Amino acid sequence: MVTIGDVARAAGVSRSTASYALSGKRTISAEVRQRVNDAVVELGYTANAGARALATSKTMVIGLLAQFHEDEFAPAMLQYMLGVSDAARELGYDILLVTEADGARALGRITDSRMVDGVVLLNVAEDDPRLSTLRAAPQPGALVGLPGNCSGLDVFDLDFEEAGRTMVDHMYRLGHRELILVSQPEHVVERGGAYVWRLQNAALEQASLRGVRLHAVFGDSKQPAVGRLLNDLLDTHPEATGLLLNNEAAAAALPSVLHARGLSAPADLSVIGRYSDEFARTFSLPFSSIESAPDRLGRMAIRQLVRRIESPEARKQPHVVRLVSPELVDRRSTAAPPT
Amino acid sequence: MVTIGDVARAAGVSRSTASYALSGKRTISAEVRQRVNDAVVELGYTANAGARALATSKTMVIGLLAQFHEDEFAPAMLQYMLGVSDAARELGYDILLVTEADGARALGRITDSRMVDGVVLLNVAEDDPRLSTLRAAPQPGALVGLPGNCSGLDVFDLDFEEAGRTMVDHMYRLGHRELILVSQPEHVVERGGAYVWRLQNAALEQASLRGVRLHAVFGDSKQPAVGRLLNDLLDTHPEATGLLLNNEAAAAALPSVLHARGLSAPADLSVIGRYSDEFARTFSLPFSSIESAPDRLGRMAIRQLVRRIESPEARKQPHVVRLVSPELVDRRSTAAPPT
DNA sequence: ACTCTCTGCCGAACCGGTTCGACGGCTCTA
DNA sequence: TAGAGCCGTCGAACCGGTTCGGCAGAGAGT
Repeated sequence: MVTIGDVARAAGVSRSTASYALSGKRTISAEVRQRVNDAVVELGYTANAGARALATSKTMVIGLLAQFHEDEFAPAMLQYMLGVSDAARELGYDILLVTEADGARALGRITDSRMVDGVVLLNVAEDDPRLSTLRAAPQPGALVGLPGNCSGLDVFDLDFEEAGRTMVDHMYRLGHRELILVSQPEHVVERGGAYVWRLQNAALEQASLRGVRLHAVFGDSKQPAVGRLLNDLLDTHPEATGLLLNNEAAAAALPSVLHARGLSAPADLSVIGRYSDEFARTFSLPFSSIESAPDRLGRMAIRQLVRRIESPEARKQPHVVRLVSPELVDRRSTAAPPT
Repeated sequence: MVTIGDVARAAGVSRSTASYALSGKRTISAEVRQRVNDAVVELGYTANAGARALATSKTMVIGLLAQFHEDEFAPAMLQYMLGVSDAARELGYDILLVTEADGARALGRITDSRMVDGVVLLNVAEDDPRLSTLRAAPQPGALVGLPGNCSGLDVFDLDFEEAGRTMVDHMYRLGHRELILVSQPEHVVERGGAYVWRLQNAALEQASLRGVRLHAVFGDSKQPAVGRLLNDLLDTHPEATGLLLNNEAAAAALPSVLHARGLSAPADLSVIGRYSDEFARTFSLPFSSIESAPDRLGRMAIRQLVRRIESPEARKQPHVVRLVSPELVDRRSTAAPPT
């Protein structure tokens, strides 16, 4: 292994001079700087990450805690992961991926051992067991997903309540008066997936405010079951003219259900979902949707995290809870209800 | 930060004794060991990963290089990542996730700086630019995906040639004499996705051997296009009685296509795919398939990698290329062709 | 010519672990 | 009772960087 000592010797300077020449933290003559750089190239030197971490107390690594649950739609999680990973790399950080079932313990492990400079938690639940570990950790953290108690944490999430209201209002303005909302499975809610009931409750409230009938149900997360459910719902509520989907699996299943029933959107039924544009492209979903923007949330979380990591004064600033306003991507699947 | 010096002081011993008490690498009296352990608990000591890495030259981290391409079906990749991650954790290793577009450079970065003890490459192409970097690196590596030149590398992959033959033979034995094979998009092949033509060529060869007509086409990786393609194919080849899918998006799209045409498998058409059981469950695919076993491949790659990392003699052993035999998961979507 | 300042480099300490060699004290044996 | 051997512990060196304080020499000012 080639060390900075080898570089220094080759350049005929001391180790400290070589270090300063490379970091630029002190003035070094152009000539020496050149000799050091030449030696680096010639010897193929790269600084040892462990040694640097020890000396500087910075690892340039960010922990990414992903939680996978049987009853959630895994592909959606992937987009958050990629968003975080790409954003981190742009700022010079690598990603330590942790997928253990026991997230709290894993979090303690990587923070206590100083493997990471900071941490991003994905899929944060209402009462997430990882949060107490995070609060006790010396490194800053950022959440993607809104927990019940945000104190001392930077939180980023879609504003699901506004999303619920937006969905209802959008349909209401078009003239719809009876709607169906398909949420994620009830298991997700029971486990603390608060975003599900946040959207649902806000939608129900807004509906009653507007005098709209809203049938809210929990859908399955797997294909045959959720397809059957959609069929049942359309049978049970023939008067409903609009469908709201807060459930990726339902959105993916809907095209074939509509096709089978000889229906098309928006002529026979107006449809609006809540998923990412990337998701829509992968499955070619033709439905207008509230953009869930996983890459944007991941990027925001990383930016804030890196700010806290790198600036001592930023560490002491008040924590932020940013709920991004839902944006409606119009794919022309909503219109006035059929007369 | 609490160091091993703090622990030693609290236990009334020297730093080295504390270290030996914790590692067990030398005999330490039960009493002292107890005092050290008590101090660890009381002070909440965890060894600093950077310092340990510096001293031992081991990081207990494995690099995972994932490549995402626009025209591939991302959800499939996720399963490989999780397989690798879970297997690594079971053996005590953490995962450094690298998703950069320039995989070769990223690989050089993490190996040169000694951030990782070894590396797993996913989605390896026929002539993968990362391989030369890997061969030059001091750490061992393992591939998931079979490149053109395996010399000096441990390689794990599904035996796609045998998979192609198995698909054809399975259909042949049931009495089918005209089949359609839908592969991944041609872009994937052009980029070096050798598994696509490995399966396809083997299938074509086996078909001609058996006297079976096989129409092989490249399919799209997105939903509407691939759905249309499937429809076109069924129109163009009305005599075909069996469908072979080496394309996840096609498999996901097929149920609604069949439904729309009023067909069902296996009564009207026998169908066999190539994807993982996990994928089948997520999308509730009712088709028999060649199990692509991403978790098993990931686990094998990690096991071999860790063996090389931890045992000096294993480093010098000849490299292995393991192509796992395809296993057919029977979901009753194949039968004798309709008469 | 003398001091003062500034530039550019060096030596040494430090980060927090691990590991090697040595050493004191004890038991066992001759 | 002396010598050998073992057990348990300690001190010091080392891993490969970074950083602080100091110092030599050149140039400027009076």
